[in-house]
Amino acid sequence: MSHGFDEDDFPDRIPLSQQAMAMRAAPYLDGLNPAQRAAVEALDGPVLMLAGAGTGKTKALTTRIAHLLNTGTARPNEILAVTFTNKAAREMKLRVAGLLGQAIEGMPWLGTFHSVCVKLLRRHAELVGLKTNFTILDTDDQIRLLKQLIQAEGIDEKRWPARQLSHLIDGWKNRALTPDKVPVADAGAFNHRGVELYAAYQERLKTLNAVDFGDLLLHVVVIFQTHDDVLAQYQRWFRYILVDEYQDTNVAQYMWLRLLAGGHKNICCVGDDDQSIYGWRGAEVGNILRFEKDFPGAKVVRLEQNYRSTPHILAAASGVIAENAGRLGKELFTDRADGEKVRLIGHWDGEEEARWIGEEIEAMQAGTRGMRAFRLTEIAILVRASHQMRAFEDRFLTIGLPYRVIGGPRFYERREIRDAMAYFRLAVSQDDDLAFERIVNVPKRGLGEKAVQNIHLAARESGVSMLEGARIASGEGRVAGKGGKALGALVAHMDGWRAALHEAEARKEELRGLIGALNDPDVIEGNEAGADLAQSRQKTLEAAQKELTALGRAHLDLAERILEESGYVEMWQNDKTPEAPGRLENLKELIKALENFDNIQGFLEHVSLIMDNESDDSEDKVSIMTLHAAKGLEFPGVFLPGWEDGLFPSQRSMDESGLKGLEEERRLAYVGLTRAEEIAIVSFAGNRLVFGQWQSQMPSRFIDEIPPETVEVLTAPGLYGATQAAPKSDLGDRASRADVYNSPGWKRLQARSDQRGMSQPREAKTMVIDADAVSSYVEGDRVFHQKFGYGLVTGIEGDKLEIAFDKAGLKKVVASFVTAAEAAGDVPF
DNA sequence: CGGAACCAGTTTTTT
DNA sequence: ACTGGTTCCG
Repeated sequence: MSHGFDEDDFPDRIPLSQQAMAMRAAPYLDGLNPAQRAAVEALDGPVLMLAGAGTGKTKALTTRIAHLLNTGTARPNEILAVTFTNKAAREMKLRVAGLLGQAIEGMPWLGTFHSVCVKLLRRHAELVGLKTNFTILDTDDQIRLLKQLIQAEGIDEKRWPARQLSHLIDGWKNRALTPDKVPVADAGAFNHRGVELYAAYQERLKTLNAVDFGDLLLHVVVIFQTHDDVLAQYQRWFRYILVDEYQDTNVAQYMWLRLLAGGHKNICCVGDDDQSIYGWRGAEVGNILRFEKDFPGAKVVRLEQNYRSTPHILAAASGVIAENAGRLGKELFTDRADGEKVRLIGHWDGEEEARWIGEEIEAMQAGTRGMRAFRLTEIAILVRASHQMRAFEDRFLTIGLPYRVIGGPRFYERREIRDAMAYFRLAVSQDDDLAFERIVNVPKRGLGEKAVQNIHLAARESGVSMLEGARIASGEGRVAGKGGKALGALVAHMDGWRAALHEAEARKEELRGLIGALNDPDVIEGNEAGADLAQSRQKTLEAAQKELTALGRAHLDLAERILEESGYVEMWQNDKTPEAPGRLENLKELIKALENFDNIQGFLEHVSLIMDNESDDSEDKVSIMTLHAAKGLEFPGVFLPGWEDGLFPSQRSMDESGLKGLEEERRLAYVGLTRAEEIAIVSFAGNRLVFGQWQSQMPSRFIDEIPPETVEVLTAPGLYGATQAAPKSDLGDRASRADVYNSPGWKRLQARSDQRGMSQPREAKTMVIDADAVSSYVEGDRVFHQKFGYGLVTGIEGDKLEIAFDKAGLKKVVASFVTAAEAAGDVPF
């Protein structure tokens, strides 16, 4: 079984020859500005690249790698380049290859912090008491485990939830604190049991031969700290280190980097202190602020020329971020000519805001907003918190505006995917007790708490895994009635799956051996017996290869078989909730994802670290995402709704982290504004439904911080006496834009926006009925909607249907967004 | 054991 | 408002 590392990644060092050092032509340097070029060419020693938003950071970073390789300064496997996301790593790989005009073979050490750590940890697992095939638990497993521990300690779960403990432990791990290193100041945490539980948790993980995400870094740091020889080896191997998004590193990552760079100090950190927005999950802006102290003599390069945004947008963002103290300081500038100012508009409530943005997008799409026509993919709505997305989704579904939510619940975190994965995990390694516990009663097999306890007991008595315990308990009739029978069946199925798995693998191995032998020239050559024999060999070879290819799909069949035989698919087929069809769809997708791997083992190995769900961006859709998810992206048109004190800046951040929290929120505002290339539209609502309660909102303090001369204040249609909905193609509404921003009353207007009615009354909305659109539905049809679930058509207006949804109530929805219920429910597997 | 009723927590997120 | 979890009852 592959454990994800390859000894070729750690070659012995051969001294570079003089010839290799000779500089080759470097055309890639020509496209750089002086700052970027300086950052690229300073190959040796510590370098801090302070790269403002849109200043060509990735370009500089990837060119630097290309330059290291092209000049022969380093070979691919001598460069350690770490990112935070798989996406960033992927892009870097691609772009380096593009620069060099060839696929770089190798770069085995370009990856996320976590993926690099997995590789290192697999290689040295025994140094921290693990086996090389340890499993990686995700947050769900982690919480499950902690819950068990809390229960075992007899602590009231209600008052001391496992989730809270997991955050506490994650926090310690982020700070590279093993249980014995937790400071006394934290001793009182979690009812004075926190440290003790942390220690118990780490013990339990060791027993399970498992690690959580935090451990990946922590263990490696511990190994480096306690084994000088191991550290020295990697210090020699990784001759050049590059770090992306350095402002997001936590203490553990910081220590990890410092340890590795300790010898040669050839470390290049790229980041932007103004875009540090992950403090709440342990990122330390201090790391980047302190760089020059940590690495005396460091070369600091500032990338300040912005290639993304118009001057107004840039000035607005700069004005806001200037309010923060303790910055390293950058002055972004651009060559671009004047473009649109940042637009600002207030609305009555969140729903109205969503409605206005919907109309505005349609107008932008049509090119009737005094600007060019935009494609929907060029437009993004960036929100502070994901719950804000719903208003937009609801609205866009109603008007039939295609949209895509970026981020959302990640594929591999969905229940059905995790359940399926647990079945796979158990089939692959029978001693995965966590997986067993997850699926033992999913689907319902009549195996409740009592039964699981009995199984646990049986396993304990014999010192075997839960699955073996289940075999014993079932064999001895220790689980009563229906459940006992079902348990026996489960164990039998599991045996069958495992046998199939091993059989396929063994056969593959055999075939590979056969093919290898047949291809071996020593065996074939020099055989006087003639062409006949050679021909028969050729035939055998072809047959073997054909079978091997066929076996390449064996694991797909097996995965499908597991989900079928376990009754898991059936469970969702019988499920009447609106999510069920989607879940079946996801299961099919999971099987499809297996195609990219040779076997289930390989799939499980990689999947635990890959959490991004790639959605195809081929269709023309508006993007909706959080500000956090937007970091690193750019769009010609950006809507920034919900700029209200309490929501943005978020009350929670300010309560929990005070001024630090506020400054992080401000950086978030900076990130949001700097995503925009041509137009940024900031909006706020006077009233908002928060946790089911209407709240009166004050415009965000950040609005006051945008320099007035960069802003154009829009007045929502309907204000100042207008009662008709704004004609979409009418430039006349520009006339109602008032330069009230400078007036003394502006702030008061903001404060009273809730009383004044900042936008049209909702009754004034116009219903556009498209007579040409003929719906294929009739009243009484049962339909399915991706978001609202099943419902009954109760009315038809043009291309819109009025539908009484079982769960979501009465809604008007564009017909193309629903499918006939029979079709949707009938998801073949 | 499974469904109904009740209750609490929830805003940012990658691996 | 909504979801997920727990508890109570048949």
